[in-house]
Amino acid sequence: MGESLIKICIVEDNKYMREGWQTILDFEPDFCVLGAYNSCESAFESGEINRSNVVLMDIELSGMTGIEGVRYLKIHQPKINVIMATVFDDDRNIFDALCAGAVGYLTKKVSPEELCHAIRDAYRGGSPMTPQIARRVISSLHESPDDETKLNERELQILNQLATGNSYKTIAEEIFLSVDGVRYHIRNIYEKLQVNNRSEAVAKGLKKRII
Amino acid sequence: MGESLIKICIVEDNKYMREGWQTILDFEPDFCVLGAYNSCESAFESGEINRSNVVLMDIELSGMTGIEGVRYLKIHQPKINVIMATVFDDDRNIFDALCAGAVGYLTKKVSPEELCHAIRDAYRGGSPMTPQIARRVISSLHESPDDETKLNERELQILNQLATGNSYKTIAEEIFLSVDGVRYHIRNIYEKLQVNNRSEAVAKGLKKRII
DNA sequence: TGAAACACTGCATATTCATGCAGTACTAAC
DNA sequence: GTTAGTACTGCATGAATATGCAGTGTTTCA
Repeated sequence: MGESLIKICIVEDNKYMREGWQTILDFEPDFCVLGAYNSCESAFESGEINRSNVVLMDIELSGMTGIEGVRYLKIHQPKINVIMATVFDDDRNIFDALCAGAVGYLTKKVSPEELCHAIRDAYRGGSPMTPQIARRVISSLHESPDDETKLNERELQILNQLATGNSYKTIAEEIFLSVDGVRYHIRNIYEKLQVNNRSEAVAKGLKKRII
Repeated sequence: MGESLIKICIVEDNKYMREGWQTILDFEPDFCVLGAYNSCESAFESGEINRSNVVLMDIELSGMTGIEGVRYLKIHQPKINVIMATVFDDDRNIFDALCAGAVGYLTKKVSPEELCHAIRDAYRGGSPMTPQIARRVISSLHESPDDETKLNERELQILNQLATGNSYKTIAEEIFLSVDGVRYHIRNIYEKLQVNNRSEAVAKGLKKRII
């Protein structure tokens, strides 16, 4: 593993960027650029991409976008480490790309050194990204003590039961309460969560990560 | 901002580790260790912690655990950047800590240089963590093409409507279909998701990240 | 040309849910 | 010692949901 070449493919529609990257990467002794393509379609057609260890993928491509491309690759060649490269660093793009299967996310202003480091990092099982992007990803995990959505123990317990699909009757049996007792708490849950039915409550609970 | 000191607190129950860190950090010209405590309780009592920019928190503490500590801090002093330091690097701990509000996660085998770098990184809005931990976090975001839970466009559309709490009638109006047409798809969704009611379907859809 | 498979529509019925109103028991505060 | 709040129980009713069965029209494959 130590001496093996890292096989790389580049998918980027801007010719100058693409060739610039290729030149930089080819200069590294442990890198081998298998191919550089201007679209996902041409990259997938070539077949070279299937042999690569790391793919550097632009996000804004005509035809199949980079996000669609990474999703496709993730399904067909899950071992390939895709690094997204983009001029955009808005939350939506970052999340869509990472959720679709990218392991890292770089903005295009990275230096050649950072680029090379990121590729090695991705190859070795890391997740290269700028500290700012890392922070955004982490922030998305944080529990939101945002508003006054404070459910107590009993309510959380019941909301969890709601999410499992149990009927009021079953819930009542599970938690040793009357059906009307269950009802009582559910009314309160609905009010606190500002919803008026079961599935909306479950959706909100899951989105707010309180269950 | 450039010349300001980074104010740091350490919460770590192992005396040698705690003093070792303090010595390392005190040696840096841009760091100022406000206090070093052996428990969350003593740290919070002192009040110094409220003035700090970065807190280095052990995860395995007696009394209030590091995770409870970071959750408490996040609520009361949300601007403080907490870095979790631990000998454990299992998924459960990583996630609990990051979800509770930690911005970074280090294992205790970090070098002094890495530690200092991590603190500066956290202070500047980054999220210091080892590449392996970063990858685990990213992997958790990845869509799971795990099993045969393939809902088609229409079904996804309807499942999303279910999650908003709309009634069949409303959904039918929204997507220009008869109520029985909505019913038809919902039956199929239930079968594919192996559930038999609305909220269970919503819960499963959200957990599998397909909506 | 015929059989499936798919995407609906239509209807019937038992179950479950949402919600309003009334009452009890316990605790803490004034 | 009354008042207020919390945690229930109980009941009633209309609305929504789950599910079974019987169609129709279109596309696809043999």
